[in-house]
Amino acid sequence: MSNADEQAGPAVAGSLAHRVPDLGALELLLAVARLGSLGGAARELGITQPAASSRIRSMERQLGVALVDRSPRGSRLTDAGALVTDWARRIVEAAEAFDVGAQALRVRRDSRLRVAASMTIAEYLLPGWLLALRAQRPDTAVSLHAGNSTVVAERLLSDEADLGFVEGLSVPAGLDSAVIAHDRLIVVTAPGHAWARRRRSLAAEELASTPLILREKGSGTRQVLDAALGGLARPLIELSSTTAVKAAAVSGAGPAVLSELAVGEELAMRRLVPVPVDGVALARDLRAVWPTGHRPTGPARDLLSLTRG
Amino acid sequence: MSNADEQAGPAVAGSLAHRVPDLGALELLLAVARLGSLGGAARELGITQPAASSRIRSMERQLGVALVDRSPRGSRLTDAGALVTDWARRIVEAAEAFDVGAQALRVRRDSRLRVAASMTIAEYLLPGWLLALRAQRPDTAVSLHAGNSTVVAERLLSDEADLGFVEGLSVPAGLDSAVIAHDRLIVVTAPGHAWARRRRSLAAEELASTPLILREKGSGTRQVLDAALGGLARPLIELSSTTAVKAAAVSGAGPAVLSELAVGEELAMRRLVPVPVDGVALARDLRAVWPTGHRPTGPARDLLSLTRG
DNA sequence: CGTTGCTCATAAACCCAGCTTATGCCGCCA
DNA sequence: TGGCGGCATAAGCTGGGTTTATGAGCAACG
Repeated sequence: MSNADEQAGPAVAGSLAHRVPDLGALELLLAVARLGSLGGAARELGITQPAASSRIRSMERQLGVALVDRSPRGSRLTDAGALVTDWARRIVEAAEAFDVGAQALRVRRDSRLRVAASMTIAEYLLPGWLLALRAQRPDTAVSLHAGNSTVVAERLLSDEADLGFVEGLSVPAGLDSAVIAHDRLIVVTAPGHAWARRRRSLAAEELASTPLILREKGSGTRQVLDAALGGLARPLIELSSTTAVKAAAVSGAGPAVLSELAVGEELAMRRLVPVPVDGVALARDLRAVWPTGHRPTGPARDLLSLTRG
Repeated sequence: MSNADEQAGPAVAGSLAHRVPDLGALELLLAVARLGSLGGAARELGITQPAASSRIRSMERQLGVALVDRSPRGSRLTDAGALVTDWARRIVEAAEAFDVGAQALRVRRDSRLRVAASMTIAEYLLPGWLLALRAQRPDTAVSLHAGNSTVVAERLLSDEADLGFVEGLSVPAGLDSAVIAHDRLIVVTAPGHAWARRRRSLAAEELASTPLILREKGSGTRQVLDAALGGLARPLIELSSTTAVKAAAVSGAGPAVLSELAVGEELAMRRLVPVPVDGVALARDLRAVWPTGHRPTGPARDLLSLTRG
């Protein structure tokens, strides 16, 4: 990934943080866009009008682009400002997901809903669910513990969690479950790789005989792949996080096998390209789980209902 | 949108910026994750080791979660730290898109590639393309001008742009084009709306007879919808940006019609739900355009090749 | 078994970005 | 013609993040 970073590195000196306004400034910009007034935005964020004025101005200086048209009776975005605001909104939304996730990680004993989830689900799906939950039940304090299926089962059975999410092939003993979504493993490579230009689907044997960038044995992803190939997957390297696998794949180290969930962004940005595969069962269910008989109620039920569809 | 924001508002006092570490801290965390060392990460970012140490520590204090396990021979992420790092990566990636877009907006006469694009494309697709372009041709300085089809055509024909992108139904006169992607308008509502629970597809007449949240007449989106319905679309309100339409829809003002591109995130987060529609031609092509005969070469060709697929 | 080299932590001094308070100008409307 | 809402400017303060300087833990090696 070091490679990838240097390769995609700054065309201009200074890190991202020096070229991108901070979250406070971006929130302010969104508020200005929404309210049509610097002062109004300032009030909403609990700062004074001169603070807002100066902050927007310094953001314009930093970006080298005029963002708002100021007039004695309000402020409107310029065309460039509208574009910048939309890009800013992406950052703020990612920050909201970060925020709601981080709050759930903080261990608090007053949590009304204790969730245990597998890594992939916690990483990619849970923040969205938690945002939705907060939108309709603002007072539900949620705590989150991430671990593999075994850990999730333990926490549920010892009443340390109210609701769990797992992505394995089977449901741990003692738990009831409901399928909430489907996931699929896909083979990906960097755009430069030979497989990236393939049109014909890859056969199972070909996949099994090629060294791949993989998660370590025992991870949910690896289990599914090994099962699908009959335990034959050949590792090029084994890494202990989805992230590390992605980074290696992006840097061109070789083909990797990853959850569809994990690579959405990379595919959209063309940092990775999918390789079609044939005759390999790479689909898997994502399930909500709870102790047998203890059908979720209250906050757990609320969250569960958000994960459907 | 004010509604939506308040409703989804902070469960804790202070704005996002107070609860989410700033970009510099997140970049630092990613570097620590990648390099396995605070000092190493510090060196990479051009700061000193104590600065990195203190910054990570204050991030941990802010989040109330231990992120890295420090040992005399390096630092590794904790489980929670791995999760936080993944969420952080999302923010940083959004910031990279922001950065590359903002740089392109800055008017510079030394740009080697001048792009003109419709709003929707500039908002949702171009940053990804520009990142990919920068990854493989780091020295290409790009400038971007956003406007509707007419503006794009003007800039190309007056040699103020080298390559254009439009989303209309027809190609402006004097331009050659290539279809680079397909888009589809979809009907969306807030999750609370009656249509959100519909299973049966909506018929064209039903859509035409219901007041909708729409872009203003003349926008690409509106043109496609009007054409598909035979000019019959009934506005509930008309707004001048995709963003405003989304905001209104999210806040529950009514059903909206928007590009698939524009609502991906909202659908994933369940802030909006799609309404199935039948017998209405809401698909449209996204095209790259250039002056007739002047087939793109050099940087323009590089960019064009990235947009395929 | 000390030396060297990597790691991280702590302390003190500094600097600047962003905040507030105070004030002024401009345009609209009663 | 006041009054009100909007934005800009100026001066002073504060705190977070930075640097430099130093110390301490663990590992490998002669």
